[in-house]
Amino acid sequence: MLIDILKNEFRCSEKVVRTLITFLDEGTSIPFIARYRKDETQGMNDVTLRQFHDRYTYILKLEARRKSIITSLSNIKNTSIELIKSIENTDSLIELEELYRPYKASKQTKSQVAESLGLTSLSKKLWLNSSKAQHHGIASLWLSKRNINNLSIESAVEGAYNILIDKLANNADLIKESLNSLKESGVIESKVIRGKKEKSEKYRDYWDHKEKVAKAPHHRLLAMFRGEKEKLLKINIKLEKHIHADGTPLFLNKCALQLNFDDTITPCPSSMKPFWLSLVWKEKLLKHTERKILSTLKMDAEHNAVRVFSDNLKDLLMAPPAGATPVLALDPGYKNGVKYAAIDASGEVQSTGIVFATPPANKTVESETVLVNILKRQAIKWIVTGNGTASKETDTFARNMIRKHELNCKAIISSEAGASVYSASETASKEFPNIDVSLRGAISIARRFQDPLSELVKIAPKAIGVGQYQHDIKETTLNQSLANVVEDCVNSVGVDLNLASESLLQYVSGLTPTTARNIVEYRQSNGKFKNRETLLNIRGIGDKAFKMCAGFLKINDGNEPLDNTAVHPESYSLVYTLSKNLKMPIKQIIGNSDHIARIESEYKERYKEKEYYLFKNVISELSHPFRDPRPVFKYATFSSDIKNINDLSINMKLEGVITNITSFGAFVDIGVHQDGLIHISNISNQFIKDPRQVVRVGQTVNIEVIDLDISRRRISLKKIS
DNA sequence: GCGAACTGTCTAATTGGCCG
DNA sequence: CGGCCAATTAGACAGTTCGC
Repeated sequence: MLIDILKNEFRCSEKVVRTLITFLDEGTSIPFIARYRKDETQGMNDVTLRQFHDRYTYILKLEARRKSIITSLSNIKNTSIELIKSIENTDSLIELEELYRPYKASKQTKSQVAESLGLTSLSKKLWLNSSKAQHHGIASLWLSKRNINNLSIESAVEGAYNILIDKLANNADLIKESLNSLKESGVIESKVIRGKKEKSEKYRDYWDHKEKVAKAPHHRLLAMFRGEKEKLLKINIKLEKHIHADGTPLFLNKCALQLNFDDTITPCPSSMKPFWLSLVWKEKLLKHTERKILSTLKMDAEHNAVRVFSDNLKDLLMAPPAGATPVLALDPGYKNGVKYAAIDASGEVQSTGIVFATPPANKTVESETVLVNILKRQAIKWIVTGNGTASKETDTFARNMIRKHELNCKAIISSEAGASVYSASETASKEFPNIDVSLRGAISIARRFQDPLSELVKIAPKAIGVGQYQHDIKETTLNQSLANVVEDCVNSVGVDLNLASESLLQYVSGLTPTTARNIVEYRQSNGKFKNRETLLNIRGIGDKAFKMCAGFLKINDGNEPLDNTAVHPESYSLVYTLSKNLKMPIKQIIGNSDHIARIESEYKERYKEKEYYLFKNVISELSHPFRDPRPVFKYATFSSDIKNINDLSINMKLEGVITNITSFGAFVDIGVHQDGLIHISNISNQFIKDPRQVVRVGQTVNIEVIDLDISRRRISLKKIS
């Protein structure tokens, strides 16, 4: 069952599913499976593996819940076969809870109350009767034969109806048809809750909003759901077309109406069909279906939001590193001055301080004296300015300084998202206990330029703030998926065991915050690692953790050349054998495409099937030992004449950097303080569903200004190729 | 190689806050 | 004022590593 579902959804063999389940149960890390067990997974990548893992845990949870619900239902009398069937057939946890809800509550449902009054037999009579007009009389007769106190004819009829409605509402046919029609032609409607207009100004767009369910985009749905959660909006799903005058949908007519009393299935008289349909639709079906659709929509929208956030984070983490070059970073400010930090090629802080290069002080000359001195002394080639307040003025100052003093430097603006969060964090105060909080931000900007990944891992992923509607998503879900993104990024890039910070190490497959700290402590007291084997001396790292982490940790100048490749120690013996047979030292093989091509052609035949995959894998790791999947560093230049939105004009062509991507478009830093928006319709000549198909955060793009709304500070852009 | 200890994760219970 | 929901925390358990 479980295996079949996974097999079909992931289009792989049963064997692969079983292997993956074993791996996951054993706690084998996803980066490890993705890289070193390709042979057993038919080459699934980390993203697919994560999806597999999520799906697997979801199904496990679902089955466990299903089992426990069925067990507790078996203790309750009068549970219909229909109900049990629906419970057995559902594939969603939410639906499971919906079905179970009436039986979970200590108080009884209307139908249960009616049943306990013995109204089941009356309900059967009413069901078989062919005229509504007779219901009253039948109930009256039924009551007179029994001695039930305090029960009026009306309540008896109502009770009997409730029993029937309850049974009908579990009819799989009806549920399916209602779901389909509401999904296809339903209209989602949001209205402001009476008296909440003042409080819900930000939801003005949704005070009286209507659109087709099938076409409602995620971001609007999330906004509506947020409004609903804040009790400012009311959301409904309605059918506006293909309905009878009383609101009952036409399509329901084609459903068979039959009920199971005892062991026989009894259809109702055809003359009564419209009546029962209308009743069950209004009383239960509509609400039930509506709730179900809303919850699926919400879940989808949330998934999408998490995905958007994760994708943006991934782009930011995988942004091209400028590499080992000295940098001067400027963290711009007006009143409090511009904080600067100079770091050397290895990221060590050389000097920090504050200059008042911007208004109101405008101490340009003094500032230049300080900075030029630093730039020349350390032969710095890059001046990086954070993109916060006063960034444009600071950047202009830097450009003027470069021109005036004829420095061999380039000035650029880069994202400082998360830098302030970092500077106040515990990590930062541990790293720079003697440096003022405001100066740590500048250091972070500088280091991020050298290596975005290493610096950004020090900040909690959600603090980087690159998602839309991140507040609508459950925090744990978001944190989990963001941690997964960071883990995948860190492991795909690989980590230098002798240089990596504690923050970076903790994301390495198999390592934990504790083991990461122990590694750093070991390094401090014992010096650099000479080989991967030494990792086993670390407290907390045994065979298992070693297997998980070893391949992702590189050692640059150790005593085992293979430790500087992504070849896993478990395959070292294979490489030793090859090297011995070919009489070629390992050092010569690594990165030498001629030698590797020779090995490949000579040994291809000898390694078959499983071994062949392993062999291929080893060969590919050997051929590019320092593989860094990140793109090569490139930079955008902002024109120094354009400082703010008033300097822009329509049709102006500029260069910019993508700062954020949403489902409706991409935001671009074009050097004025306000980011511009390329609407999704202006990103590409062709129709695209998602801006990410074309652009990435951090990417340099050429754009044209197509519209300006100065009062609302909105800049509309078009991407030109 | 085995038991102890430690780490991490999962679950359950309690508490606090908010809404009706 | 009471009840419910959500979040947090503590405790238990499982798995891994360490020490003998």
